[in-house]
Amino acid sequence: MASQRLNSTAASLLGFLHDGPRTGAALYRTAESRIGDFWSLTRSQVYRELEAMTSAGLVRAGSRGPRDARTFTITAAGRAAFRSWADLDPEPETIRFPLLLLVGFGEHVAPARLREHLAAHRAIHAARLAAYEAIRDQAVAGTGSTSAAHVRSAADQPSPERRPFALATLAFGLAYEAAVLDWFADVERILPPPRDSE
Amino acid sequence: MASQRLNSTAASLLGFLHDGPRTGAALYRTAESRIGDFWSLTRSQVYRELEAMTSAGLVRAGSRGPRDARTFTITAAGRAAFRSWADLDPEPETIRFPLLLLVGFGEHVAPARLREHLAAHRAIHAARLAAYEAIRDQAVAGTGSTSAAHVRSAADQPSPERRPFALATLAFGLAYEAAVLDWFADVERILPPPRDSE
DNA sequence: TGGAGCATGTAATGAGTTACATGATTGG
DNA sequence: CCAATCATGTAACTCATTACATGCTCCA
Repeated sequence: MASQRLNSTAASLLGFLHDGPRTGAALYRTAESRIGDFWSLTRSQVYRELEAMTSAGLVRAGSRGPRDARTFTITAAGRAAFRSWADLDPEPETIRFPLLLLVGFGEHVAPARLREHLAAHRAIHAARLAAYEAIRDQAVAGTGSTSAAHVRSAADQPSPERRPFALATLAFGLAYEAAVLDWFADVERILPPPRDSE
Repeated sequence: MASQRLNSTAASLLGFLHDGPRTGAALYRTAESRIGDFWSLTRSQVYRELEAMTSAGLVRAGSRGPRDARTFTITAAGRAAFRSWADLDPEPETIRFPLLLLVGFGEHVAPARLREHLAAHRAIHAARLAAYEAIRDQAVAGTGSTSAAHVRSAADQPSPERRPFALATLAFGLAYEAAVLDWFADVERILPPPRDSE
């Protein structure tokens, strides 16, 4: 009955519940800020997984509070389930990049429009890179709590215990965004240059 | 009735159908080889979308052949739908990277196991980078049809018309895999080194 | 004190995956 | 011509997103 392989979303919720009981909404907020950059999820998923894990005995639900809110607490079975999830080989990553589709079908797309799309997305990625750099710079500067725009709030600062792992995931964001920006430069070189009349 | 925003999977099928009528299985094969690296899909999705697009008048289904196979042909409405999809701002990409979850929850994962997972995935990405490099090298060498392992079959060579776009998407794969490999090196530096007893 | 805005949770729909059924092909 | 294998399509299920309902909170 116990273990059919936990999905990664559920496992993540269990991961957060190691830090103490939380309500669904709180878990959603935490997930967004701590893993949202490489694991998308929605509020509905959180509640669905909590419900399922309650039935499975991995978490225990408290009684209803203010807005029908319940706090969920991880059980011993929940900790065990998390551990066996962490022991399995992680699935390969999936990337779904609509802009690349557009480039791949470039022959059927108006060249000017394609360039507009590319420019817009380059700007987005430049901003994300800058945001990650700001977080990194703040992290290396110590706990100087000057909270700039796009920088995670002080409440989300990793504990000393967690810091190297948070830095490691941040490093991925930095490497990824830098690579994407390089790619935009590649594309400029590869694609046929605009013809005069456009 | 006509246009509620086409999803990207459906749009891609329309994209392929620009090259002529195709059967569901053929579309699936083409999709895997031409966009599979940045847009995952399954056979079931292909058939579902074709069914829906038939109802919507974007494609026309031929009569049943050999194994109940039907060929689908793009209609004028289908071309129009593809064009308006291509005109909309593409959605931001989504990445779901289970290995990063594991790193993010590193505090709760056995250090030795975490390193094993990292090593296994580094090998996968090294292989993917090598495969992309092989494709690139073959592409720049002209149509020399020495088909090595991991290299796309000659049937999938882009037409001259399509070549710059195929190179641009390939460039993404190269940039991405290189960045991931860099990141593995970062992680080595960031994470606490193994303690003697492990 | 009442109502505008927001936080929390739920329901309905859409997309994606896995597992299966059925019909061709091919080699002995 | 039969059996093993593979290609094609479908059905059942899981996961993900969007749109909604309801109830707090806080300020005019």
